[in-house]
Amino acid sequence: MKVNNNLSSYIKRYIELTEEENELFQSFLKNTVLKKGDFLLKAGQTCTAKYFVVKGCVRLYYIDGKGNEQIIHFGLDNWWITEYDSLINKNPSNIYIQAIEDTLLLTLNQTSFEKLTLEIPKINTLFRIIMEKTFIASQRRLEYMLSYSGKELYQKFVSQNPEFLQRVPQYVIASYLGMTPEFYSKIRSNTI
Amino acid sequence: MKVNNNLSSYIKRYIELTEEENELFQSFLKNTVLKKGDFLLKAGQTCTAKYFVVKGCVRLYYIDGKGNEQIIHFGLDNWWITEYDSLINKNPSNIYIQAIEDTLLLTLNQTSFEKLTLEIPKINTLFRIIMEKTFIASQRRLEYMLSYSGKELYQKFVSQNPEFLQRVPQYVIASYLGMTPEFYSKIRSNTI
DNA sequence: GGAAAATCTTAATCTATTTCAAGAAATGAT
DNA sequence: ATCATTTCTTGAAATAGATTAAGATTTTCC
Repeated sequence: MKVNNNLSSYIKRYIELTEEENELFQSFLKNTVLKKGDFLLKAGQTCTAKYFVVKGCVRLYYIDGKGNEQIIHFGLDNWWITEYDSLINKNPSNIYIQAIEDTLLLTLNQTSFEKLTLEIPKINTLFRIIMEKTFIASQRRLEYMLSYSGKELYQKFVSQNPEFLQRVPQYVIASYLGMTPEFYSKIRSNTI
Repeated sequence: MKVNNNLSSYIKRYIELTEEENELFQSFLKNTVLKKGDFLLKAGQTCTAKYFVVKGCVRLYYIDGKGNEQIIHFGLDNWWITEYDSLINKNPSNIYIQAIEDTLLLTLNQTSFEKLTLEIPKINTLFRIIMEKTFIASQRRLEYMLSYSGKELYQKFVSQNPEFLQRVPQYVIASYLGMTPEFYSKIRSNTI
């Protein structure tokens, strides 16, 4: 069975698996192909897996009180994504996960994950590290939202994530940064 | 050696330890007493432990670009707190941890934690659950900040956290909610 | 290729919140 | 008890960003 090289490289950054362990690990993962616009998860559904983005881009969002889509996270190549609250607490999600472009993912469902951690306990360490990195990034983002103006947020986003600007619609980036598309447009054109 | 009953009850909610395992676990924890105003961590220091708040209250904050204290988190009784970025990445923290009132904590330093997880592997599960809950709470908070006005945030905070209002200075709550003390005051007096 | 839909831009006006200033009330130190 | 310090309140003015409206541009669908 052929292992995914992106995922193998990703794993090597955090834990050491033998070739056999890596093959065993990846045998639990299933390919999922999404077309642009397809959903991985919709509000009301219960999330049952973690996903590794091999290639493509997805967005995580919920609908706010005014009916607007509020982006909370993206998933680019080599990112693990899931909806933690729904996955862990087994409750229906309020979050949608949708492909922004054609996307290939590897799916690790929770049952497989639990079997895996019995067979390869080091997998716990890998996912603890992923969880830690996810939390730290989330904290950093909160600090940014609390400390910077809309314009400053835009400037930081652009310099730290140049790969997004061509691939993601501008109204989606605006939402992620916590501002309206009109305001985002003014910032970009320097009328603010 | 006498175990702490608060902590024993806390652990029971998530994992099952034998009496011996619980005693072994708690033998790794050291008492830390803070007076109101004392620091557990200051910016520039590297965080080296996790802390269980037995009794009291602490706040986590950083200094923003304008020299203001920006509260990012509280720690009340029965909460585990740490500064994850500094602890995990072993870099100097930008976060302060300071007692808002006289506080008793149990300190689990990282060296003890690593020894502990070899002796009681279930401890990994306990701290993974704590990490997951922390992350989910952080996501919920981000969603609130993105979706609600200052007034709405105040109303939700008051109804969900009545225990804070007497114990924490109002300028500290205002900062946590992402607003100025003056605005917080206006909301409270219904001039907004 | 053309029409429909989606995305983006711009300007005027409005709202939410900050800033500044001043003073009141509460708390802490002596 | 008194004074100093900290916390809280209030109002006016300013600022950051949202809303609304309209139209331009780009992308998608047939």
